[in-house]
Amino acid sequence: MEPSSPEVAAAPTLPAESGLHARVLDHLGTAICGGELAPGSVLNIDELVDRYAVSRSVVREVLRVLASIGFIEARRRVGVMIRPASAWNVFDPQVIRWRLASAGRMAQLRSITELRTAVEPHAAYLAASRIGRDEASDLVGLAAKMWAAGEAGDEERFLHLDIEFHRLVLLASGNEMFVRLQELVAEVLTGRHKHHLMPHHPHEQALQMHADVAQAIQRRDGERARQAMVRLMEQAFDEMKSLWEQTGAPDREATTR
Amino acid sequence: MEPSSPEVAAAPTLPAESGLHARVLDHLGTAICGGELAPGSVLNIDELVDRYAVSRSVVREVLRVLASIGFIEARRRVGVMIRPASAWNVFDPQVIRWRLASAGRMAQLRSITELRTAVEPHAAYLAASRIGRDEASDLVGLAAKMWAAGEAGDEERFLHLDIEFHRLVLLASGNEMFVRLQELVAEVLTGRHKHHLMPHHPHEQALQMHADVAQAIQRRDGERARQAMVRLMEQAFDEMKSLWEQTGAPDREATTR
DNA sequence: AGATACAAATGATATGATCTTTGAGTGGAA
DNA sequence: TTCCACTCAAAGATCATATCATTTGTATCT
Repeated sequence: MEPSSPEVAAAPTLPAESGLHARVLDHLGTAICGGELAPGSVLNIDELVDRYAVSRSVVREVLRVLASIGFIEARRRVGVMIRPASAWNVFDPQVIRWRLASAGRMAQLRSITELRTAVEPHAAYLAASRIGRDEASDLVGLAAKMWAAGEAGDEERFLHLDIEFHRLVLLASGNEMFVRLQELVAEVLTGRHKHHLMPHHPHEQALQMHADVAQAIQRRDGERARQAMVRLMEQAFDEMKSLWEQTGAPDREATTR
Repeated sequence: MEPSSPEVAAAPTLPAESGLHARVLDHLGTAICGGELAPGSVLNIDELVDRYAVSRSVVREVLRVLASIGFIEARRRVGVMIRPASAWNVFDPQVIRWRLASAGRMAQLRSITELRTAVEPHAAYLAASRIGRDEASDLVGLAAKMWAAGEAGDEERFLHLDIEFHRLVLLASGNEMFVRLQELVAEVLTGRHKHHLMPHHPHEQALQMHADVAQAIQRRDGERARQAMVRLMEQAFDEMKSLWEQTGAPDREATTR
């Protein structure tokens, strides 16, 4: 069973969001994430009904969803108030997508990368004691394929294998919350790729580290798996550091307290 | 400015959920988390309108929210299908609350504790380089107050100080996503307290470790801060381990793939 | 048997009315 | 003047009903 061929065709973005609800939601979410709707400013329902030329049903449903992710707060006699970024559910995949598409893209990439740095080593550690035999074999196989793709200079394939590798580690951690971070990792890796932050021939070290992680997990050596993953993260972090340094380091993000 | 007196009165749970929307949402969310509505089963809007004796608007808005957190999927000509736990946004605070109130409470506590184990050490590391002078002082002060409360055997106060301590570390990490985990940590600590998992006189070690973390952060020694926090997490993890071992270890949770 | 067309079920959207809450103004009393 | 109680209207919350659009099961036709 090839664990790398069919699954890698994941959904990158859902471009043609059909349905009025999705369209309005996406538009408003983007506007809020992009800062076009500043925190504190107020809207009202009828205004939105006019602006988007949809019914109140649609607008209200959208507002409920936005409220549930902390973007807005509706108050009678006042209207719909935009809430500050500190109130957002920054773990909501939709929010992540919007932020990655907005001006705060770099800040978002940075946050997620730091999160990865924290989580993935522990995930590797846990995976070492929880992974199944077949999964472990797949993992080692993936590392091998990554090596091959790296040698061949096939960036596209390398990216997909990389995503799949980290997905499998998080999955094998047996922690539902870690698993859910897989999509964030995929976004970061893809973003890194799009910004040409990966050397055309991946560092030999990185290839070796992936292999180390896989092997340590298969041998059920959690401590070694963690350390290998730490090294991997350190390298990934360094590679990305140049990104947000060149884009004007947003060292203090939404500390709007 | 006392960082521990006014803030500690956070919202534990919002019991009297006013408004039809909140009531129906809470009821359905609880039912899904509790497994009373099994994955795969289908509802339809009119049925819910009858069951809850509310209007379609209310039901539809609730369903949109549930869909946005991955609980359901609405399909024409079919109805509203309950999705498996693997699709849930397990980072949504509302989901956490529902799960902590359901039969999956232990599994949820376990997941969050593992997440803490991964994140907090790195948060401490980052905090060491990003914390402000005043915050650092507050942190050291908190550790001192924890020591006092531990000595005095004032469990209640100790809990609040503990929550505040970890909140401050996460806040000082400068990572918006880490900050958002603060509420989860608070839930875990409170849960641990409610289940009498904390020794009446907190371990001397734990007190010392909190002090170590605070001091290392203040001295901007990230590596030492991380290591101290790792030890803290290890101890916390051990204390909780007995909990989910006695409750029938749910080692494999929703691996409904 | 297989393709095609029809029809029913169900969510999606639209519309208008009514209820409820709450901010702001208004007036009187201390 | 200052402050409290009262009133009113604005805006969301809820309700009720109707129509549209899509999906899918079924019957019909070849």
